[in-house]
Amino acid sequence: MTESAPLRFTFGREQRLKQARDFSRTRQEGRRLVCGCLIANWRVLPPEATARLGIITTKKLGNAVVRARARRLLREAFRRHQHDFNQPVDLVLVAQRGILEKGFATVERDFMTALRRAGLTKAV
RNA sequence: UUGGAAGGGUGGAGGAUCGCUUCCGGCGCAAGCCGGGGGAGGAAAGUCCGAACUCCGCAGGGCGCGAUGCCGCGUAACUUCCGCUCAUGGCGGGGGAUACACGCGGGAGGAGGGCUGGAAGGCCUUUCGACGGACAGUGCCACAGAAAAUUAGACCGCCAUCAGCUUCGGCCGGUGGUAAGGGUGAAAAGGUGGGGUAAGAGCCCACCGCUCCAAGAGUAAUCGCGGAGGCACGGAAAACCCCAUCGGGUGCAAGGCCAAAUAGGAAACCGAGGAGUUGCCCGCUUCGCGUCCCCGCUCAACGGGGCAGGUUUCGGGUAUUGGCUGCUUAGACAAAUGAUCCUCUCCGCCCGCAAGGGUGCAGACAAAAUUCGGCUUACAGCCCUUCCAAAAUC
RNA sequence: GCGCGUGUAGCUCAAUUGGAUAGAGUGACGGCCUCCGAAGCCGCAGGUUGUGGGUUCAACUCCCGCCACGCGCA
Repeated sequence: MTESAPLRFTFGREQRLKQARDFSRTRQEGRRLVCGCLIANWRVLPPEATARLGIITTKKLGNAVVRARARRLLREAFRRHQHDFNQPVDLVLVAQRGILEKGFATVERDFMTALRRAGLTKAV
């Protein structure tokens, strides 16, 4: 991707955390923040790296349908705002029970609040 | 018409933008980009059954283990043929095979209700229905009760007789007969009525029930006109068990292929036997053995110990073992099928006489993980069928 | 995905071959004791035996279906 091309809001495989060690490293070495319906763990990467996202939905949250919905909402929030980061990070989001009855707008607001408080957003 | 219960069906439609996944075509050295197509369910769920498929095993026999148990019909993936389609393992149709998974129907049987009858019983209806065997054997039936399962059982009672007492009404005791009555119990060893008798008793008779034979009906389970027998056979096998039939184990984390790496630890056993074979035994198959080292003795045999080897168990390992395949016209492996918005209808609630307006995430349950069939459980709203209740009308 | 196992008082466990009031410890509550508390002693309550059916005269126990929880696998 060059600088002149228009911004694209994709979410390919290289943007996902897959290995268990990546999750563990991010949660142990990175920083942590609780905000509304989610818990954010992040670890700063070198500037040339691509940001990656991992989502944890535990069995405490509910059945498979509920967990899948929480996962998709959080992923969509990341996808929409992946270019608002001021530096690349590995980000692990843990869904909390509060997400179940919320719509996308509320989840998105919580996500942005968390990013601002973490100091990861670009100046708008 | 309204409400409730049970069963069955259905489980929104169209579009825009941004994404995910997979296949096909094109472009590109490549990363990738462009165009087109496919992308959750009736239960995908629980993992409760059965089957396909997989690998291991399979001369055979005995013991054991598990499942199933009335009758008839039917059904899958699978296989085969034909047609359609640019093409495919696709779609449509026909034939064949398997299921002691299951579905439908029928029949014994149990329970409730109604009718009839003096009663026993009979008939109708609703519902349940894991439904071989209780003379093959072993055991169980608590408490209560005199007696609880095989010559059943005399507590009260009834009857006879003997002795005693008597206020002549009877009373008490012994012996014997008696299962009609009382009482206990879930159950008391056919029932009701009559005869009979000292009192009673299928002791005898009628009806009912039961057992056996049996015309006839039905594919069959089974029903049974009619006849015979005084009656033999309590319950429970969802106690052990017996009989019949079926079942080898294993489960896609099965299994196969490729590449990389040296991490490959510990314990026990094996010395002529080990391993495999369904849990065990026989037997069988296969690999091996008649000595590699040390000690006890000079050697051998025998005994003890050990190296290599083999087997088993434990441990480590998902933060190094990884990838492909199995695998699919949905086909993942931190696990796709989404987000935002518009329009239309469905339905609920609120406002309104009405037209209409507002509001609610199309609003329930619940998301594939080798495939297929079934069972069970969950389910908003709407539609259909049956039943029940209430109101209104005839 | 596949295969196993367990549910009894608040907690930890019993209950014989099916037999009647489901028992024990601990905890809770009340009382005694003490100036007060602890310990001790006495008393009392607490159970749809996870749940729904079935078999049986009778079910914690036997059988079947659900629910919840836990364990194992390469």
